[in-house]
Amino acid sequence: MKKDLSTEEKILGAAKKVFLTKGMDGARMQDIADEAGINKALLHYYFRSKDKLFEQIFMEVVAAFLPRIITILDAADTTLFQKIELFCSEYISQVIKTPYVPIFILNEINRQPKAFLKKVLGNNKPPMHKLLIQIENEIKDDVIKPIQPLQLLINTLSLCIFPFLACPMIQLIAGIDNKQFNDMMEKRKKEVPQLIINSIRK
Amino acid sequence: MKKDLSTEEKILGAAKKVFLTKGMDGARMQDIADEAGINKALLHYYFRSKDKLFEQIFMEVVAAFLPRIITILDAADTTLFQKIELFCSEYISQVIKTPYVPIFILNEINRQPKAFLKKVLGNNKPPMHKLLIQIENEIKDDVIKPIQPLQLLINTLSLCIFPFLACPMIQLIAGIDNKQFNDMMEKRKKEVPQLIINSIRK
DNA sequence: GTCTATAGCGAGATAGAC
DNA sequence: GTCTATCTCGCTATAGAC
Repeated sequence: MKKDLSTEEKILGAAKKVFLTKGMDGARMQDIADEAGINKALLHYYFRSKDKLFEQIFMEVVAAFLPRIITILDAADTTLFQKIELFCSEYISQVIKTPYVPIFILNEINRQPKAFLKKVLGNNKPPMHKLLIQIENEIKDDVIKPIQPLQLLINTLSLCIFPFLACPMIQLIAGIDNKQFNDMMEKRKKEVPQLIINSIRK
Repeated sequence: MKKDLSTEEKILGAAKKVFLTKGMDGARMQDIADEAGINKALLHYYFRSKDKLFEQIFMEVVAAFLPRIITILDAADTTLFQKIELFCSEYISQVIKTPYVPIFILNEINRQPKAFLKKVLGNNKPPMHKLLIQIENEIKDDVIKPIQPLQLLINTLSLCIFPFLACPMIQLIAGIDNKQFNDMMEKRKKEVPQLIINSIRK
């Protein structure tokens, strides 16, 4: 498998898989080497240390994830309702493909809140600021019912993200398998925006 | 601090604090010994191994948490609307006091889905089964709008649990501190049931 | 019961042959 | 670049004095 990939690519692929499922603390360099079909020494040859390797994987994962979301939510030319629909649909599609990403990022934020801040944001301002302003404006303009902008944002994120975080628990409670779970999430692409929009529509 | 507690109690308190914040993999026995104000050897004297100590803490945490929730949701003599209101209020109150519990339990489920099953459920049937039946019945009886029972359950859990999981992220986005976060969650005790109930009320 | 000292082992990291 | 062998260190766990 993956015999046509370069060693570096094999390592990155293996490291991503192991770090995503086991986290920084739970992952072993040996696990990654086994997954890549090479030995531990090569990992250090390419990436010097476990920390550096993790850092690279983490930045890759975040870079492939957050921008798409922030772009949707901070866009200047879409209405609030459009944003909610777009976000739910895009986010759920994305995470069905890479289900471990949310809990991976969440745990890293909890492990190192300040380091996370620096790594991900750099010198940029906190994300989603524009969105919160837009919500305030749409309330002022009587487009939607009054609601704390932050509460609306949290509701939307909750309904999209939490099911993936709790996936094993949900499968347990409902007695369903992975495919059935994904089918259910597909339905939520429509149902979540409906629920949210109905709650704020005038 | 805690000088009047028995050594065993000091260890359990320290272990709970360390395991909750760092997880099984991230916690060091030395961290726990320091937190308890004793040395590592005593930990093994009282609890034999790290695994055994973790197991005990985990079962304590789960035992203090799940039963309250399952009792509310599986009760025979309350209406669906009452259950939703009760659950949101109780759950949020509880977690404001012990904010690390949700992510702790979530990670443990992910680490060992099958072991978790055995540990927590034993020979009992999956929880919340009665609740799902009740939802089906209230739909048949035209009390609420048609909805997949599982989706309704997930919506409720999402809106209550996710904000705590994402607490550091939310504080970051909104630029608020811990107290402001808790105040916001207090408001959600009323707002979440309203949102949910409005979405299913005939 | 509580401590110090240390055994034993696993994991990250390096040396050096090929 | 890739491997085997090994070093080193930190962590769990134990031995043994008090």
